[in-house]
Formats: sequence, C-alpha cells, structure tokens
Amino acid sequence: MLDAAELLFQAQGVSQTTLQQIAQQAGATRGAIYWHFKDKAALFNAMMERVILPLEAGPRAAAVAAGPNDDPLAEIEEGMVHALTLMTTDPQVRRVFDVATHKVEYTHDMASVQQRHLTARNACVGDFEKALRLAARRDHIKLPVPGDVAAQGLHALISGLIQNWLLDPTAFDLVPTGRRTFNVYLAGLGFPRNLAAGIGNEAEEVAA
Amino acid sequence: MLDAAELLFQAQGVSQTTLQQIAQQAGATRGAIYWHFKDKAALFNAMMERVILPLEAGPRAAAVAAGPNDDPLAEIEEGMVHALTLMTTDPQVRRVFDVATHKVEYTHDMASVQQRHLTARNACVGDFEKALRLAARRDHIKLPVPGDVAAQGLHALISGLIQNWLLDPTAFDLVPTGRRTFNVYLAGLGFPRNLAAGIGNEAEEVAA
DNA sequence: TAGTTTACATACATTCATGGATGTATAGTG
DNA sequence: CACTATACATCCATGAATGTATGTAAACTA
Repeated sequence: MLDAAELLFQAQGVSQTTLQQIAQQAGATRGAIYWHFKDKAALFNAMMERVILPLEAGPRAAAVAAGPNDDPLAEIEEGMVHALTLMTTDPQVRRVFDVATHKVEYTHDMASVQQRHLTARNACVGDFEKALRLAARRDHIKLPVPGDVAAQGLHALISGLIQNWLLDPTAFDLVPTGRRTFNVYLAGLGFPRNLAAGIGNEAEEVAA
Repeated sequence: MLDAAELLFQAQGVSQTTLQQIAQQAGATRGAIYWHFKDKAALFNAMMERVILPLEAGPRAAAVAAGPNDDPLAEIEEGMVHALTLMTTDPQVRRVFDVATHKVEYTHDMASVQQRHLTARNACVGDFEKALRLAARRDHIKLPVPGDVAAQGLHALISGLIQNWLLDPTAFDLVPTGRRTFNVYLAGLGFPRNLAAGIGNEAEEVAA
C-alpha cells in the first residue's frame, strides 16, 4: 500500500494522485485505505515516517555511542557520506526524498510534516555547530565565522547538494562531490583537510 | 490577476488553489482567466516568468558588460548578494521563489517549468566554473578539486541557503550568512578571502 | 454608423474525488 | 456453535473543479 503510494506520488505528485489509483496499484480498493488511514494526509505521513524514522535514528545513535572521544568532524563526514550513499543506492529513500522535496506542496494541512522537517533541520544544524566548535577547540583553531553561521552553511551545502542531485541525478556524482565539497568547506573554516578525498578508493587514506 | 495567483499559490499551494479563487481574488471571473491563459499551467508559467526573466537577465548582462578585465569572483559574489538581497527585500521575488520551491509539485505537466529550472541551474554552474577557473589562473593557485565539482558545491551552497531560509526566514539572516559562507567556501578552494565580510557595514572594506 | 474585435461574464455539461454507509468473508473467542 | 471484531469491498450521494459554449458591453475601425 505505502509502496504503491510512493511510486504514484513520485510519478504524479501527491495532490494529483487519487486514493483510487493507490488502491488499484496496491491491488485493493479505497475501502481498504480508509480502514488503515484516516485520510490521504495520514497515509502520506505514514509513508514518510517509515523511511525517515530509521534514517534519523541512525546517526543520532552513532553520535551518542561514539561519545566525546572520537573525532567530531569524522563523525559528521561519516554521517553525511552514509546519507548520500543511501540516497543513491536505496531506491525507497531516494523516492521518498524526491517526493518530499519536489512532489508535495507544503501548505497548512501539511503543517505537521513541515514542522517535523524544521525541527529535524534545526537538530542537524545544532549538531553541526557543536561538532565544529568541539573540533575547533581540539585543533586549537578559531573559527573564522560564528559557529552557527558555519553550521548553517554546512547544512545548506549538504541539503543543497541532495536537492540538486534529485532534480537531475545525472548532473553529477552525489557521494564524491559531497565528500570533496564538504572538505573544501571545512578547509575554508581552517581545519586541515585532505582535499583529494572523494576520488576513487578511500582505503589508502585509512591505511595511511 | 497574476498577483492574486501569487498570493493564493503561496498560501494554499498551486494544486489546491482553484481558478475560481484566483478570479475572485482578482475581482473577476474564471472566464477572464480562460481568455488570457490556456489553463492553470499557462498562468503559472506566466507568473514565474514575470519574476524570473528580469532576474536572470540582470547578472547575465552585468557579466557580459564587465568583460574579462574585472575580478570574476567579485562578480559572482556581487550577483549572489544581489539575489539574496532581492529575496529578502522584494516580497514578490520571495513569494514566487517560495511557491517554486515549496508550493508546487514538479510532475510531468510541469515538465517545462522543471526544464527551465534545470537549464538555468546548469548555466549558473557553468558560469561558476568558468569564473573559478579564471580566478584560479589569475591568482596563480591550483583548485584543490576539479572545477565542475567546485562549481557544483558553490551552487549547492547558495541554493541550499535560499531554500532553507525560505523554509523559515527567522532561522538566520540570509545575506550576511550567504556572504560569510560564500567566503568560507572560496577560502577552502584556496582563494585569499576576507572572512570578516558579512558583518555590519561593508564600506570600510571598500575603503580599505 | 455599421461592423468587428477585445475582454470579459454567465451558464452548462462532464468528470471525478471524497467520505460515508452498508454488505461480507474470515478469524478469533467464549 | 453463536458471537464479535477485523479487514476489507461495494455503492451512493455530494460537492467541486474543469473546460467549453454562449452572451455582451465597450472600444476600435472602415
């Protein structure tokens, strides 16, 4: 059912997809949908949460598990690469994000979705800021711009890459471009970075 | 008419706004709309082009007028600041971009709009790449990442900032944040940059 | 001034999505 | 075995948006 909705939402947009079509695609009738979900908005939310809840839980748990001993920038980079990789390899994640970014209208009735989006973003920016400050202190450097500005820029860079890539996945390779531009940005903040990263196999870096 | 559509599209989303509502808001009837536009999609396109055509023409003309003598990075920065400033000061520009990014579903019937968006983006990325290469040669530095990657990242940064700001204009100040993160990114590419830019009045920089 | 085009308004027919009401088969429970 | 809740399917009434066809006042033109 949710799979059918995903496919149709991506192909036709949310508002132009009827519950009838979803039911038909799922091999059922509208009655079944109305049994499981209050209305279309509830179905949409369920579809989103099915993908986003586990995706949000991942990095958060990792961050907590790692504790304050690890390298905060490496954690962020790892989380980003994980997200970008998922975006390119997991069709479901890609579909849902495509729907969320280009196939739905964020109006008052979708207010709950937009609110979730906003709080998730703020949490992400907050994590970035904390990590950047921590890393700056550790590396004995002073951030050339305020921490919140630096974090906001980093988030804009990553989310901008994702959105642009979804608009045309053939325009560039998401993961390597993400790696490299991420490192460019961090280098601009004053962190010593390996700007060759993102090209080919990374095993040598780990070995080195 | 187009003003009415702008307001309603932003408030309710494109698909949930009826031609009846637009007509009523404009103090007319649906007949008038069907006289001027083939259908809702045509009206939407007209609304977009009214804002985007002059906005695209600006930087292009400036770039051509400036010629190869000027500082290419300064041109890009100027164009960016101009766009960001317009976004925060011109309510119409802000509305239309809000609609285009969060209040419309990019499906097959909006294919022409998406195509325009894509070609505009590619042109922008192309300009960025050319400017970065030119500036790198002039400053006798070697870009630490391929030119197209650097350009793609720069574009993702700017467009990401705009999209995130539209999602919540109170989250951060668009223009100063844009300035500073822009310079952070360029510094990461190896260009010598004044990372204090974006805070308060810029007159002193010009004077210095 | 008669004719024609413009710029709408009005009226109508069609299509269609929604929500709710009702029917029904299946599985579980005492 | 009777009863009940689940998990649907089917049917219907309603409202609403669209597109088109037709009416019409004003302006322009010959």
